[in-house]
Amino acid sequence: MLKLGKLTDYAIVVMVQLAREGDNASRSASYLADKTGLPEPTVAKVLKTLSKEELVTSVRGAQGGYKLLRDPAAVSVCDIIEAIDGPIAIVSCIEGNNDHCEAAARCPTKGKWDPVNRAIRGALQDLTLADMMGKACGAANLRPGLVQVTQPQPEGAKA
Amino acid sequence: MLKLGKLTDYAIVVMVQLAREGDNASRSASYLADKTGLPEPTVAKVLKTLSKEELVTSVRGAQGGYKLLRDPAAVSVCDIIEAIDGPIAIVSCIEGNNDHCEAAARCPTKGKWDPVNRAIRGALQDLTLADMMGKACGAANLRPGLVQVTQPQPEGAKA
DNA sequence: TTAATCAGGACATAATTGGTACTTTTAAGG
DNA sequence: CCTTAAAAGTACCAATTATGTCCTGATTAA
Repeated sequence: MLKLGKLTDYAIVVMVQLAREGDNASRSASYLADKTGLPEPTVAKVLKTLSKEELVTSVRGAQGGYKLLRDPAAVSVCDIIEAIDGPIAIVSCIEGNNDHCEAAARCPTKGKWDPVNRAIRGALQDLTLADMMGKACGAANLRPGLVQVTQPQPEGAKA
Repeated sequence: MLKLGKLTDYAIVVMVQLAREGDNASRSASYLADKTGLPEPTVAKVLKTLSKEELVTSVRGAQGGYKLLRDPAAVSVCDIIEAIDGPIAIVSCIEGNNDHCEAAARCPTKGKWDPVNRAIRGALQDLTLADMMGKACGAANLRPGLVQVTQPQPEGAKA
């Protein structure tokens, strides 16, 4: 239903958590997993992608971890989505991509989608990580919006 | 990705075709399949859904078929997408839907998505079937945007 | 040197979607 | 009437894709 994947949602939650940490010290994947209540391997996977896309930096070795590369106000939700989910385009034939569409020349909807795609990207670009942080929400432990946490891990995770 | 399913793309193509027929006579699913180059069973399926969602009417029996229920200018792409794909919401927790999210009370992104969803819907609502018909595009035979068609049929569909 | 931690990729599984087929109902035409 | 065209409804299988896990190697602090 025109919705983004879970991993993308996770990525946003993880980024928010990272932003909340405030300082620019490295946080390990397992720490973030614990803090967010998300499964560790998944968080690790997401972080790997985010670092590849240069939204976070990684520090290897003991005491290493991840930290934000940019200011939360300078990271748009669009950036995060595109990092995980790939480019935003509700149909396959987009501006840069018209080549592979054999019917492009006669396509009745050709070019009609571009403004829509742009509008969507625009809306997503206007929303920054800082916006998503929700200063108003002081809760210590974060929960993803999408996931229904049933959390089968026996841990004394945060709280 | 964040893209809509093939069926949704098909639905739009079929609707465009229906709009192009001009008169308000019924067209059978197989006619429309032929005209668009899409597989018949799929077109039939899509039309069934569209009629259930009251975007087209159906006439049963011999000589029956489907026709548009509203003027092309009064049908938004949003309507079609929502008919096939369900409600537009890039994350599961949306305004009306917050109940099922157990973590809603502490969700750090709660309420932050609504403006985005609205922006997306808005963009999609602004685009009507009439816009998609592409008066500018005088090509006689239509091709779906997504599908790679391999089948050239000669017909004088008007423009 | 050892332990922590990221990197990268392979893989199994699950979920969703897409496509097909079959049966029933309805209406037109002979 | 009876036959035929066409939609409605339902159920099902297949294919693709997304998700989540694991393993092995590289890197660095203590």
